[in-house]
Amino acid sequence: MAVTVRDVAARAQVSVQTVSNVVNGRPIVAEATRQRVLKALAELGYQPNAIARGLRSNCAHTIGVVFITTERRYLVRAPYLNEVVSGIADAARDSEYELLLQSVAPHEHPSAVTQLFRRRQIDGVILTSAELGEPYVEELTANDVPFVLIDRPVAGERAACVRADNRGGALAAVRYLIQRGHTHIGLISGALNWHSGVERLAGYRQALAERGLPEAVTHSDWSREGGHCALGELLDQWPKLTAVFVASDLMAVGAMEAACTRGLRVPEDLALVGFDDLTFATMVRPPLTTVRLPAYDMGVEATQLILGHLTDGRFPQPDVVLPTELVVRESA
Amino acid sequence: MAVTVRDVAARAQVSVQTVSNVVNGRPIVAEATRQRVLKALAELGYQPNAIARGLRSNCAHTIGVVFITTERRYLVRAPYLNEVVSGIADAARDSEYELLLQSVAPHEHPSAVTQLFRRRQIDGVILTSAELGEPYVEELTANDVPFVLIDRPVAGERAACVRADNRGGALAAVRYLIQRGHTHIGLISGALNWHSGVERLAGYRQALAERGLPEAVTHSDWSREGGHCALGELLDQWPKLTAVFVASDLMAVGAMEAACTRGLRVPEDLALVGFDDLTFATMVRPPLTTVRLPAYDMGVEATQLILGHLTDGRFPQPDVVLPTELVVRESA
DNA sequence: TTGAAAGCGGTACCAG
DNA sequence: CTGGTACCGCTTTCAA
Repeated sequence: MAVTVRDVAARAQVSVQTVSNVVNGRPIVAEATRQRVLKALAELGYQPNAIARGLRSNCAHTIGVVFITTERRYLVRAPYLNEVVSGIADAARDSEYELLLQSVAPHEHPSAVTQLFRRRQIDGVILTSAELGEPYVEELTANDVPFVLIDRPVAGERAACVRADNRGGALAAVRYLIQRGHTHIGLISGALNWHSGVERLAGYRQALAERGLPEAVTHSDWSREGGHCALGELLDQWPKLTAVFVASDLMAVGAMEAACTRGLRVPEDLALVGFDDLTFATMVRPPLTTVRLPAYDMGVEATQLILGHLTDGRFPQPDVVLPTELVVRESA
Repeated sequence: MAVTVRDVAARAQVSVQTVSNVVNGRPIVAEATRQRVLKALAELGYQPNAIARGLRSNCAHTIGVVFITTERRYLVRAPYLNEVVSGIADAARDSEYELLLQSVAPHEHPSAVTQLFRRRQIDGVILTSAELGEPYVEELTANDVPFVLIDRPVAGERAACVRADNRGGALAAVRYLIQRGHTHIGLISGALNWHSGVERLAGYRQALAERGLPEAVTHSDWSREGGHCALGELLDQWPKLTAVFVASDLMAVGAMEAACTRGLRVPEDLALVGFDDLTFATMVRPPLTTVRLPAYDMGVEATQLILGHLTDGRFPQPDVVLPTELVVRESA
């Protein structure tokens, strides 16, 4: 049986209350008493029971990390999420908080996340992959659950957002292509029910508008296969394109493969720029010129935000935008 | 305030005990009573508080998922783990159990995991990345915590292991190279404090021994950079090598890059076979011939094992070995 | 079959 | 500053 406050109290000849005060570092204990309790604590190898503590204090020291998806193998299919999760795990590591991992289906029962919150007395939630129009966001707001959204702006006292400068990144990418002399530049866009999809499209448009260049856009689904198909559609419709900005590295790899299939050389016949800068961007040939998404840092930032909120009761900054950066390699 | 059993009991005009029985599906409640309670449950939107339940029943319905590592960005640097975690998340999804994510440093305080277990009343643990000689394993055994080890055999009533047939995979890879006519075959081995490192080395040795071929081994650290350096060392020491079996895809990519730097064509001048079959294996040029590690399935299997143990109180099979498979592409 | 009461292991509150 | 006691929400035990 585990050793409890009562065991410690008996050994140190004090009340359970005093033990609790010592354990929680409340500075209202006389030094002599404190030492006696500390000794008993060590001798018995006391470990506070977080469950019991959570029950009473209504704060279980747990952060929920929620993926919204129906897909199996989701972490494999959305590789940037690995980096986000890695950042969350690292940032939570030295905190008092534990991470509870959960994936829920979009539009499942909108209260699924809130239920999780209630049932496990979760203190705050980090929500990833929230498409626009996701009902969970409203649900969480309505239930007064503090949460941080990755890659989607949000309004509300108890909500914050961590995202990257997607528009700026896209802008830089397309400006770079223009600067390299391209005048017919296509876009393989991600799905537009994602905030980053919308923003990357906006950046592309802005860069073209600055020079009065024509648009050539296909929409795809973020996947490698999607990128492959999309390049075909794009070139069939606009054969004069000499460069394509692709809204994700995974799609860019697909597009690169499609270009190769068509006998096009990258970058000589077709310049390609991706977005994300995942590990494999340096593995493909030619190495992919892409926009670096600070996914790991987004995870770290999201965790610090929610942790800070749990301490201070508020978010100092409701919308954190991390910079992106064009990484020039050889594909454009 | 959340609605409790007492609220439900009051509304349904029964005792809290009866409500508890209904919620937990115990078949000792009269049908009429049950219906009344069910109605009250629905009307009030009752959600059982898992914390309180765990406190009383000493079973918090939580599985700990533990990474042993000091490295930051660990999920990024050990990409196969993403697949394992994805499998764990998917398998746990429809269970009653939640996943608690935690990373601990090797040789930190050996009782870190046990403490986590006690403090959060965790029911079972899935341990990944346990090097050989890891003290956590003993610690968990000594404390009677049920656990599943990924990729490391283990003894004990309350322990099980899920791993892949690393030796068989290596054997198949090297036999394939021999069959293709290679007689001077090198190995870039992973670190030997990993079970899979030892096994892949053993498979390589066995295949060579079958034909009386000479060995040529360098040890590396699983990383891309490590693979790059290792290929250099290998070729400097054994210039006649025409093929190299590389114990991980990440190292294989590094080796492929090193070969390219040396002006060697793959596979004409140097055949390369990897191990893992991660996503990027099909992205490099030439596409990597490799051994498929069923990492996702290992995560699923580990979860089912621990879940089964929590139900039955035992592991039906203490050492689950999943098959590996040679995937022939173009690098060999 | 149902109900009343006693905890699980902490923390909050109040009295001394 | 310290101790006693109620109580968080649920399950378990035992009696009716």
